[in-house]
Amino acid sequence: MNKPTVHDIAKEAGVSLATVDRVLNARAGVRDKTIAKVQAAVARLGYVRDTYAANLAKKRQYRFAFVLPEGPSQFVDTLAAAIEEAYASQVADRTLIEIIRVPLLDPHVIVRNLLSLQTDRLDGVALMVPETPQVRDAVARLKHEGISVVTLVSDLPNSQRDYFIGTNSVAAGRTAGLLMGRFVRRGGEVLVVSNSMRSRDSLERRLGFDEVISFDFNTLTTLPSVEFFDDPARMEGVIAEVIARRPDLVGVYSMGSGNKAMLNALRRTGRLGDLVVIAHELSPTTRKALVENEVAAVIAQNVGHLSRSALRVLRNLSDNLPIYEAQERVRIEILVRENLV
Amino acid sequence: MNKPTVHDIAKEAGVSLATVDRVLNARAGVRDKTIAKVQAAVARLGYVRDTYAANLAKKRQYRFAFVLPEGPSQFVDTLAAAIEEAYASQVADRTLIEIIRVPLLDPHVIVRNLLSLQTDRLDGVALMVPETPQVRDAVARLKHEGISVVTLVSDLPNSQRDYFIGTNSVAAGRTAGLLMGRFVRRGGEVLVVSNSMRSRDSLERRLGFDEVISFDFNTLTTLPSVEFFDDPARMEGVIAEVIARRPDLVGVYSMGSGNKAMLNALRRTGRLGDLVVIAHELSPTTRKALVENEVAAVIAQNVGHLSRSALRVLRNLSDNLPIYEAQERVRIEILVRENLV
DNA sequence: TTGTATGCGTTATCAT
DNA sequence: ATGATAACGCATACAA
Repeated sequence: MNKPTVHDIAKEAGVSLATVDRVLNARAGVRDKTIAKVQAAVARLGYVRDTYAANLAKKRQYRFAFVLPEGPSQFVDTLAAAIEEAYASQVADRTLIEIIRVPLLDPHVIVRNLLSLQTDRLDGVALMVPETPQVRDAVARLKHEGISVVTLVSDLPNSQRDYFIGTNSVAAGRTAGLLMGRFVRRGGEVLVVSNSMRSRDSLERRLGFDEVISFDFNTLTTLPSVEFFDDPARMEGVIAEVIARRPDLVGVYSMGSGNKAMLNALRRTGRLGDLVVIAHELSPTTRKALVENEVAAVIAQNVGHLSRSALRVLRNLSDNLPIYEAQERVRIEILVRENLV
Repeated sequence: MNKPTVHDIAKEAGVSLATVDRVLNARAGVRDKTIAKVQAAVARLGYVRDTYAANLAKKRQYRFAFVLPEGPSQFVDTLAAAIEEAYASQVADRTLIEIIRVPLLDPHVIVRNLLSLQTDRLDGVALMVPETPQVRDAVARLKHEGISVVTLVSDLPNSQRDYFIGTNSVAAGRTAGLLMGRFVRRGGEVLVVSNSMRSRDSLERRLGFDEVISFDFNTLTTLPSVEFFDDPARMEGVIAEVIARRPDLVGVYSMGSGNKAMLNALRRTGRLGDLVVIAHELSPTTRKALVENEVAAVIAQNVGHLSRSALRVLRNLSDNLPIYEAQERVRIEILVRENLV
């Protein structure tokens, strides 16, 4: 048999099309008894709405904004490119998107940007911003204005965001720890470098990494995190110093951006070949380093998946539709030289 | 501005709706000059067809069949479940699917099943069957009848299939080889077990595995493949024998199904803890073994992705729409204890 | 060769 | 409180 339509429901319930629509969309002005009749018919026939037909009739347009960090980051650049690509493809039918890059230096600037979003012309936003109380308030404000909010890549756990699309940072750190422990051929020290430990992501990755190293690989010791605050020169200096002073160094865990500078610094010490390097995020830099055996493994999240997921989730949230969790779960990918696509 | 519709094109070109439709769908009976006018208007306004509206008007129904191997295989079972799930979800709007399990023992039975497909009631098929000349002929026949054919998981490279959805087996084998080489802590021998080496997949995985081991890890030696033809007893016997005779054994590469029997056999020898075991495909068995540190890594393909991909590709093929390659590329996933979802 | 009119499943406007 | 009817963007049977 064919899928039942609103017409079938109307006939079955003995009411008009308009009434069926009122009930289906929970509009006011229908007697309880009539509502019950319609709902019974819906249940009996197993009606499910054809979203596309509905969107056609509504001339539905989804309008979303993506708020991403500004500044030099290959990861954010590839993410932005992936969003553009998903948008350009058929995946993004009936949707309009806008990508906004905000400087991260000052939390107030972020909030100002969030609050300047034209909420009357927007159905949803995807946010990739650091966690601060002000940002959480801004999320509350956006939700109050009735727009859907998803966090992308890094979560805002105690905010009112509707959904998080990204990976669990502790698990990502644990994965890095496991690989480091298994790859390294002798006991020794592991250097952990990060652009900044102020972000929740970095802290969580570090936590997971340390958990696994200390619990499962007790011949390894992790050194305190080295931060370099977007300053390649600083990174080079610190790395040169650590290498010189720590003959027992066997591995380097690079927790975030700045892989290019890190690798340059390591190359200059001439010790790169002896060290197990594990980094985050696939970029031209890390890809090349994998191929050339300079980096042993890269922990990544697929930016294509992230973007398509964000679009699907935002659309479903806008329509109050359920989210197909299995499809939206972002996996912690392990990339080595041989499985690069 | 709003997206242009067929009405806009008609107005712009000074023709009727029907003529626009004829041109857009390349139907006969339009003067070259008129065709040109319409195409110019299409180009000028940047028209792109609304597939959903088109499908609505056509009452389009996609009818697909999935042909999968019969017999005990956790992988095929989870794949079938994933197909059912994708089907049940909104992903499969306007589509009807049918899953057919065929016994693999006799190639003729497979072909008989393929040829008995009601091609007049079918828009496409997804095939996961071993490669034989007869199967290739059957694919040609299906194509001749005008239905779309995709291969799933294992390819039929010299057939007329429209698309392959799955991973490169050589690369998967290479990935396993790289992990084996890096995980193993001393030189020695590696056992390779497979249900059967008659399939292209097994051969290719073995090839990739050996390439990497011999080229990059010359302290390791791979032993000849051990086949067990769905016979757990046989597997146990062989494994016990190898373990007894090969004190230098440091790793086991399980290339396909039968992981449960393989692990049982290894457990019984009491040597499981010393060996690096790498297996294929995530199942309750391999998942548990990962968690318990019995298996070091699992090479997998995401069955959810495989099924959704197959559905999307089959739909696009049926509509002569382009395929969004980036989204359909199936990654070779590396799963360890810490990144299991 | 080209145009008109109608319908797909849903929503929305206007009556009743 | 309920119903008739016209859209939405596209396809198609039937006329011209």
